[in-house]
Amino acid sequence: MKGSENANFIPNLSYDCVIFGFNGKTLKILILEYQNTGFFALPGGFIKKNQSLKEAVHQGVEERTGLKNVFLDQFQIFASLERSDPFAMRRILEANNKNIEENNWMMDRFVTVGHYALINYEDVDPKPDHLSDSIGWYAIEDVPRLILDHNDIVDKALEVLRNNISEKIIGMNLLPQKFTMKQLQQVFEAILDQKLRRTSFQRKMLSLDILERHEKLFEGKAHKAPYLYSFI
Amino acid sequence: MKGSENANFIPNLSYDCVIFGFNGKTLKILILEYQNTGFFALPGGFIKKNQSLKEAVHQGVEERTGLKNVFLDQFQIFASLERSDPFAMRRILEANNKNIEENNWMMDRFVTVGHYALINYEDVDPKPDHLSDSIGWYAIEDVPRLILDHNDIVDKALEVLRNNISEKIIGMNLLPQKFTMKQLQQVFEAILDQKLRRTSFQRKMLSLDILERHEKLFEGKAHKAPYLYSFI
DNA sequence: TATCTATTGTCTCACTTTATGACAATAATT
DNA sequence: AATTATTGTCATAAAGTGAGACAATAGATA
Repeated sequence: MKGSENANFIPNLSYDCVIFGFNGKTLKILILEYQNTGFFALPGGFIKKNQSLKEAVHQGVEERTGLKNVFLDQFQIFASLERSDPFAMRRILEANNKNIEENNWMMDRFVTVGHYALINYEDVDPKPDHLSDSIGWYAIEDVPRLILDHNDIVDKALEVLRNNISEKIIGMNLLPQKFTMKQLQQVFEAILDQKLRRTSFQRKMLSLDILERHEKLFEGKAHKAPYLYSFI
Repeated sequence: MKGSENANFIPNLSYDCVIFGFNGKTLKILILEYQNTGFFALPGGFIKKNQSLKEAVHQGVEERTGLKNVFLDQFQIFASLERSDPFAMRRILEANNKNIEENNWMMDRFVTVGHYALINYEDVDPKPDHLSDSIGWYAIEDVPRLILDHNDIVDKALEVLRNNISEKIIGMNLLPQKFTMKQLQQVFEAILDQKLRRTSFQRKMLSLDILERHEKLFEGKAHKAPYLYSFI
């Protein structure tokens, strides 16, 4: 194997993933920190030569979250020349005592495919990968400075999600299987970052014929119990 | 240089472009035919190592159409394993008397970035590239069988364009700089493949505050002359 | 010059959708 | 039994859309 390439992966191509989670109040994303560098980054990875992009991303998400069959949308390619930064990559490798020569290919220019995933915050016990020592949830308004153009990727993911929210709600996994109308509204409000009217929202959702009504949820609160719904 | 790579290009990565044009009646796309093969394909190409994806695609479109600064939207990556077909590529190279060994890298697996462009049909004198002997406009309902997954790319481009039409109209270059309300409606009808009501369409467009009204256009026809508009 | 033709810009009315507020129903607490 | 907070649904107003009507008009016709 030459030092400038890795036989297993498609060279110069990577994926990065903005994993959105929801805790009932705010929208958060998963961010990892590389060991001993102070570098924060999106979870990402490379595509094996005998693997489709979709398989690669699902595998990467599963390794970090344990979740299979997550909703994933491949929303944009980031392919400018300026986005590559061999010095950052070198520092990450050095901090992990990796052989620079052997991993030289990682300091090449990379074109990355931006994805976002929508998952249920509660289902996840995030796991760092072999280069990073921590992975955690950050509210979207508290995302730290990330390496390379990862902040741009987050911004764009959020923009695309906001534009397509009505089309994506069915496939999204931000809520448990059964949820109340209020929870659904809170997801919308968190994503769109604006308050919505309760009555209009409820009428709209019910008119779309995408919800199935189940039993009531008795929360032990001193008020009328809401129905539970699931997507049809 | 090894036979399995080309020093100038990012390996395994290509772009393909669905170039939409409008002739006043139907929506057409540009398709090229490879010499002596009967193979039809979308215009596409590779990305140089010192070039951004955007630059590469703009350059490719300019070479085929002569148009600079065209509206381009990068809408999806096609990265399945099945999409690659070394036999088709080999046949194209052979038919052009290209050295197979030297161009071996072209028969690798490729991940391609699907783009669509919107251009003014009238401005263009399409030019074939060095591997193809003809390039021409095909109405979207008459697109022939294309190589690889290029028919899928066309279908997806059209789907994305239809979904985003209201957001993209301002940037689109399907019309001349100044145009009548009727021409604008015809573009919408061609893209959406459905008739629209004249009065509702006009009212809607005027209410969007995206149009500037100019002088009238006297077409020499025996009826009231329409105003010309441009996007603000 | 007067009339005719085809198309345009705008208005009207009916219908549908959305915004906003009102209100009764109800699960648990007091 | 009265109170509290929230829910599901209705009532009314406001905004948007569909479908047609009609006057205005550039050029053709006579």
